[in-house]
Amino acid sequence: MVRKSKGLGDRHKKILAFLKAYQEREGYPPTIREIGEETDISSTSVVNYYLDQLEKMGKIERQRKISRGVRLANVSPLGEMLKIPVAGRIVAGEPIPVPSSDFSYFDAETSVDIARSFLPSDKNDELFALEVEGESMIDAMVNDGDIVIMKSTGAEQTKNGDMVAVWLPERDETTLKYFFKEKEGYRLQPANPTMEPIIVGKEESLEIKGKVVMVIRQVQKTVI
Amino acid sequence: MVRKSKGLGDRHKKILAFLKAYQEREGYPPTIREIGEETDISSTSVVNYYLDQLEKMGKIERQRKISRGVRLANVSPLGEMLKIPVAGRIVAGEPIPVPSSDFSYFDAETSVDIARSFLPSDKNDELFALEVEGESMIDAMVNDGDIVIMKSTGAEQTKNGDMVAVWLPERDETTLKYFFKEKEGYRLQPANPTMEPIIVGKEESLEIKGKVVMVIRQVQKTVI
DNA sequence: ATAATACTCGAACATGCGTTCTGCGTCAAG
DNA sequence: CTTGACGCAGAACGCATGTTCGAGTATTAT
Repeated sequence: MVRKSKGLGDRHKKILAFLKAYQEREGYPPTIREIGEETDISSTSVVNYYLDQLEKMGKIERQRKISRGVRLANVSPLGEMLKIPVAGRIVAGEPIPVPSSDFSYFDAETSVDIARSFLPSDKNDELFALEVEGESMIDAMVNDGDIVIMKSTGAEQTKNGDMVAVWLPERDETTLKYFFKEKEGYRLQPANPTMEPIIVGKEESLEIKGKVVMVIRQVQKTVI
Repeated sequence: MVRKSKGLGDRHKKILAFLKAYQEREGYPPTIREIGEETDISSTSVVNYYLDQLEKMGKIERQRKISRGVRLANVSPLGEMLKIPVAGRIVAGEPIPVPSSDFSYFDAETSVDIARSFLPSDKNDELFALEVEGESMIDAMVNDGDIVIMKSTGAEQTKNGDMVAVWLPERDETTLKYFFKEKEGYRLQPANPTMEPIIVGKEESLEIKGKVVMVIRQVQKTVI
């Protein structure tokens, strides 16, 4: 018996480690007895004792009375993964598909998993993904097959310098550009500095469908 | 009663969806009774009945006799997230950092989380990540700040058409290019078709540090 | 020395929860 | 019509699993 009542004891650490390992291995949390077995604690009450402490320390969360109702606290309750619905494809000559009004439900097949650690912690609903079709957005450093994660937003919330997806009805054109509001309308600046910006006059309509927050490219055996 | 014994029925789908949602929300699987409640099945035996079917179909895996012993079959039991060590930065004028010999251990702070669903299911060790510094790799559609996920590999396993990170000692140059072995040496082709390839002669040394499998760009308020 | 606190154990208890059995209605094939 | 497979309900059963209690042993403070 060395330590007393300060910080994490040896058993605390062992329990935490086991909780994590078990969850990852089995897909669900262990029972109190399983924890005891693994950490050489022969009594379920002792395990319960430590579990209580860990809960007080904020290390874990417990659902009382229900079996296997333990989970690590730091992993967000919704899982570390965020499922983002893929609304469709983004093509140069077609309007941008926007997710259906029912934003919360979507099929598992048409979604991508993104680690929460990548995304700003605030509103993570409003996100949707598009698959890029064609090479028309190379100037935005986005290629055919890339997946762009977008945050649903209108023209009002868009700030200068944001990269946005815009639909120009009068030109039948969809494009990804840096957005700048100017006196005489809007300037849509390609990411590639050597290319000329698109100037959209005040009278021309322009629909901002979303702000690009992330681009993902899977490089498979891309034979040129 | 419409359907008979073919494919996924309405209840199968509902159960599957609930399993997934519950697991993501609570961090552990539901009980049979909870499933029944959610899917409007009033008897636990019926839920069990469907669970058995789903198991036969290979949609779920069950651990008999233990509570909450159900999990989706497709989600990898080792966790859906893969932690990939960030070995360092990749700069045009410097050699590529390679992960230390101890490939398996690394700090949490210097790693990125990638959903397994993005990566080829086979060998997922050997992966490491680099942060791109500078704009020298724009021709590879990779910009300053991007994160490239690489698979550690040598020249032997590299196939034509792979995008690789190479270090050219004689030129003090690091670059990302599509790789082609040719009679007279190697051709390193930029992703941008308008740019000229680099030809590396047989006598010149060339070190392939890895194959690019994924590129991730987080678009924050990038003010041009 | 005595008391208080932290830690441990084992066992009993109460319920959570998977399993199994009986029975009922529907529908298609013989 | 009978038979059997299928979908369903409800209840009983029994093991799995969280909770609680009484008690014992250190370690530290008074």
